[in-house]
Amino acid sequence: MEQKLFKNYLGEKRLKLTKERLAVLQEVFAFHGHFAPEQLYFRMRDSGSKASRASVYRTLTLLVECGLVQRIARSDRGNVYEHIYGHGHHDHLICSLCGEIIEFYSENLEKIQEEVCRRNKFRGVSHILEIRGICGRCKG
Amino acid sequence: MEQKLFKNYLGEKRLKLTKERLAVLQEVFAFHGHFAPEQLYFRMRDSGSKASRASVYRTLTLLVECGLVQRIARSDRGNVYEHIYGHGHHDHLICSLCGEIIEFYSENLEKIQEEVCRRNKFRGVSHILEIRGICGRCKG
DNA sequence: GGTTAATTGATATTTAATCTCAATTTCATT
DNA sequence: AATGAAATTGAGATTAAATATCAATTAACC
Repeated sequence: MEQKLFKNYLGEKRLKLTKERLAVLQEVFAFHGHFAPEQLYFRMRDSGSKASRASVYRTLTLLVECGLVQRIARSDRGNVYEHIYGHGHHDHLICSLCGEIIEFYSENLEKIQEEVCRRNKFRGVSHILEIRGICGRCKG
Repeated sequence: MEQKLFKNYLGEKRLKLTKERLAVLQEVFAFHGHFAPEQLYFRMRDSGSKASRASVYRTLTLLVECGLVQRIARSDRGNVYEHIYGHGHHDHLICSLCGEIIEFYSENLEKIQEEVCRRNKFRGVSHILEIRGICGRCKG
């Protein structure tokens, strides 16, 4: 299903569905969780599917463009992504102590953002909301 | 006033108020707007005050820790900061086409975030909300 | 003023991400 | 199935932000 969407997107843009792009897509959707591009690259090497580092980065950009993948944060150690398709949109609480990432979704939050955009004559496309603080476990 | 706060913070942590730290602080508050660490470094060189690149970065970290400065985004070209003291908290709309950054503040948004934290037994400390899209001017 | 621990700065290093370009592959068209 | 144009790949070079190193310096406390 993701493949179909990806293929459509590539078709519209007259881009090609290569083995490498397919391999990246599959690995991205085989794994459920947050990941960095480098992690993805090494996981692919381990699992035998082949795509160069350059292709991994390039394909990730495409997957974000077509809405299958989301960049959810920029940590000190690079970008963090997650796949979207099949999961609802959500935002993140990030614990500054243990690094845990908690997902949440708030309809109200989304509505207010739309309102903000409207007031500023802005066409919102995507957003990143990360709330940093201390998680319940670390608070003790 | 910022100086007083900064001095207090350093005192508490048994850190020293050096010429360099002071110079960074002053430059940060002399300029109203968003800036990258590199910009700050070069602006300081131009204006004659001296601090090494390393000190600029190190001092920025301190200023964020003590709440005088906020990291508001991580662009592809590095982090973006702004000073806080004297300005209310706010979030940002970022135009993907021209790069313009529009500030906004929504009380409701803040309240909902508090609610989200409460529900997740999370103690929120700070947050970054950047809404990306197309600004009114670029929409045409 | 002396002592101690923190700080500085020039430079090297790290690391993510992008760029280069010849060789290869896809895909629409025969 | 063969062809050809245009897109894509990949190994390695490159870029750029940010951090680490460490001897020399400096602030803060007595």
